[in-house]
Amino acid sequence: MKRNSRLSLALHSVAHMASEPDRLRTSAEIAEHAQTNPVVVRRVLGKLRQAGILKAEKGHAGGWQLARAADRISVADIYLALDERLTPVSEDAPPRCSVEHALERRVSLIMDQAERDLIENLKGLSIAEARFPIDT
Amino acid sequence: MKRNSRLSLALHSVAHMASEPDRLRTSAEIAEHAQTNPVVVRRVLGKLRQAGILKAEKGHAGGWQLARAADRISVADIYLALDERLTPVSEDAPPRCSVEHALERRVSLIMDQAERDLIENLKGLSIAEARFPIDT
DNA sequence: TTGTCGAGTAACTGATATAGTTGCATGACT
DNA sequence: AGTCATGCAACTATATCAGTTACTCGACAA
Repeated sequence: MKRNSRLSLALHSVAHMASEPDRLRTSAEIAEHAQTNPVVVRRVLGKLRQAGILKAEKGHAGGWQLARAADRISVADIYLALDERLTPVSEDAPPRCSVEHALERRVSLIMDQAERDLIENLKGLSIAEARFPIDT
Repeated sequence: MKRNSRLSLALHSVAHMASEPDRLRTSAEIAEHAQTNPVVVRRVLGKLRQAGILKAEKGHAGGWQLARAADRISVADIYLALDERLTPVSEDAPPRCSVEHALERRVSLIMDQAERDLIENLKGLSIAEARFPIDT
């Protein structure tokens, strides 16, 4: 796999679930399809479960499933559930140098705003819509 | 240091140079101020030199300096010079799975647009302006 | 009630990225 | 010639992350 593979794996898995919402999928199935490992799948999808996006059933006929309708799950939900920020988290280090502090503060504000804008855009894309071929 | 420290180091160094454009600074000075290593400084500032943002003079009274006026250097110039993309570079992997491909393509388009918007915003912030206290 | 199956999770391994470090060549100035 | 600074290659240390192994817990079925 590569960097940002968690988002890819999450999107891929959820997109498939959206196409057949009633079907339960095991982490082994998903892992085989995504060419990765069942434990990796459970780690990533576990985040989505904690966020209330997916349900997981243990036991004999267990597996993974969407926790709500596909058109009520946005890509932003998934992005946020993984908790991977693009911009570096602001440190609470003491501002040793005022020159450094002033500039970095400004740049951080711009980057934070960019990420908020990104999330707003991702909110407008549900995983139900996203299954259709590209139209832009 | 931490992740994204290269951008921090670059911004910090350039901000100081902008406050005294005629003064040459050695990588040892800069490293001491930034609490890092001279070689690390030369690696990062070397990218800015290649991008035409900084000049480096070897020898006795050598050191680093802005290559042009501070108000003609934007944070976007520095950001781009470091060549560190937020969004993962699109792989030319064969689209094994159409479901995966459709969704990831859409998300990639949104993310790429977000980064372009970010760069546009950073273009509007010169390192000369950025030295002043925060006003937003 | 026992066996099977699947999620949940901890612990480890291997690969990769990056900061830090050492050492040396090159170039400029005294 | 000597000194000082950049340029750069090579190495080390560390952190992150995917992959893997090995379990526990819970649900269902024979």
